[in-house]
Amino acid sequence: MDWSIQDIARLSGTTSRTLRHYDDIGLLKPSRIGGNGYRYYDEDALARLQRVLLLRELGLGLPAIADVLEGQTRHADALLTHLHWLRKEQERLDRQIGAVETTIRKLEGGERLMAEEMFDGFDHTRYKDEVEERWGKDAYATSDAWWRSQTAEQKAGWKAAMQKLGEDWIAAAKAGIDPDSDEAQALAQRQFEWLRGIPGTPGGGASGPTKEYFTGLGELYVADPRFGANYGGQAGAEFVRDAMAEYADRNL
Amino acid sequence: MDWSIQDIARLSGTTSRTLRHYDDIGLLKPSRIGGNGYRYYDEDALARLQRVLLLRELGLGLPAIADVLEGQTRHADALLTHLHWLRKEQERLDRQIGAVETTIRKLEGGERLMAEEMFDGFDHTRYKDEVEERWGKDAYATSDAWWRSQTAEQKAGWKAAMQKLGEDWIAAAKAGIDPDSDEAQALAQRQFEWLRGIPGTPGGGASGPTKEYFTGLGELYVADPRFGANYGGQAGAEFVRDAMAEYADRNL
DNA sequence: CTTGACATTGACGTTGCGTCAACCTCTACC
DNA sequence: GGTAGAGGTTGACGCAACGTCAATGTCAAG
Repeated sequence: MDWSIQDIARLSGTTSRTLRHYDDIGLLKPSRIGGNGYRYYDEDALARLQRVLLLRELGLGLPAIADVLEGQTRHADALLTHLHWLRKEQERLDRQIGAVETTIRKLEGGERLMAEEMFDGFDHTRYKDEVEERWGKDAYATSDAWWRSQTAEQKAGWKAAMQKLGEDWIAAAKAGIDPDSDEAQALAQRQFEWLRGIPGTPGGGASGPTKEYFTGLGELYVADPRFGANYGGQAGAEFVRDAMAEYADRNL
Repeated sequence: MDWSIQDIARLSGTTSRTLRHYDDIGLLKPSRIGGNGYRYYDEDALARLQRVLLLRELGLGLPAIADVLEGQTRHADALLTHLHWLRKEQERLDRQIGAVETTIRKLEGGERLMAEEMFDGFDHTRYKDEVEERWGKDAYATSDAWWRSQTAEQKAGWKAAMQKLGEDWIAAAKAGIDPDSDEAQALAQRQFEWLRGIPGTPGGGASGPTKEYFTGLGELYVADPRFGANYGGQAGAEFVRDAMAEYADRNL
């Protein structure tokens, strides 16, 4: 007693294309192949298909299903592994939903997209979490509010200053000069002044950055490759860190 | 002032491959192409890339991002649509996680996979929800318990009876006989007896199915294509339904 | 001139089938 | 025996968003 491919498809609620696919990848072979090339399936094949479909509904991939059916993996193990997957996916979705909701609220409030407040190709809002973690939520909120209060012209000015400073850092790093040298220390001085221009942060305000903040920022450049990218790679970031540390030692 | 593809990749935290892909699909064109074929990007391109990456982090697809950037869709609209997507995905994951957890518990409890309790290539547990919705949770639970208590031999017997009955129904439907005819009514009688053999359901037990249950089952065959598939397609299911309704009218 | 870093254009692989396309085969009816 | 019509077969492309070779040209530095 056997059935054609369509019979099986209808019985199981799937399609003949799927069955031919399972045949192609060796997941479910027909029990018999007619002289005309037709595929025929018996009860055993049907039973196997049922198990495949059940595991598929649970979200397992076809290779994982094959492993289970071949007895190379126990059902419970495969499902536990899969469960971790699902939970991680769910967390990711949670976070993404939160981010999308926040963005929508901002748009509705008339705020411009954070991305437009780009800072020399370097969106300072991208590092919101790190900034908050290191310097507190107030620091980020104040800094963000200040930044948004600036005119486009002012922003352009900051941007240009930051960019020029970055280029000079990179040039200095490539030139292989010493972090203790006058040139490097002059750059650190400019970095210090630049930071002082941003009020509301631990580094902003008339008194300028504290020693701790300034050296910490240098460490950050090295620790985070995204920051380091702005300073000519790892070696460049290390050069910047050393120069900043030396400056802090001498002057703060 | 422009940058090479690697510069941009590092600044934005993505890869050159991605940038070339965005060029290929027209999402982000370089601002300039050198005589050597090299891609160069300026500040405007960088700004556009920032927006692309932000929307991508929120999970939007590249075509959707393109629509937003071309001004064909408002940010808020695109994000709201996307939010629905995300919520639906989350619900799906919730259900799947529940199903996987349940299955694992059953496996740990030593119960066999429901799929193995196959019913003529027709897993009666697949329709748990529908059954519960129509006939109550007790009905499903009792029926399920009864079914699991049967020996493999008994199950095979039921299976064969069900299969034979199904084949005869299909043959009758194809033969184009009348639902009121004696042959059709004899089949309905067999269906009635077969149902009576399953205690604990609204249709099982000495007294047999009620009129309501019996006609309702016929409707179910037509309404749900998965049931209908067992009876030779839509037309076949309608024939079965009519014959069952006539039987119920006459005898219940 | 050589070397190494960086650039280019293909083109395949990934996941699970849907969807043609071109071409047999079986069953039923006239 | 001819002709539909339903159903079967084997390719092969398409999808999402790039990762990953492969083969080859280009640029800056020693």
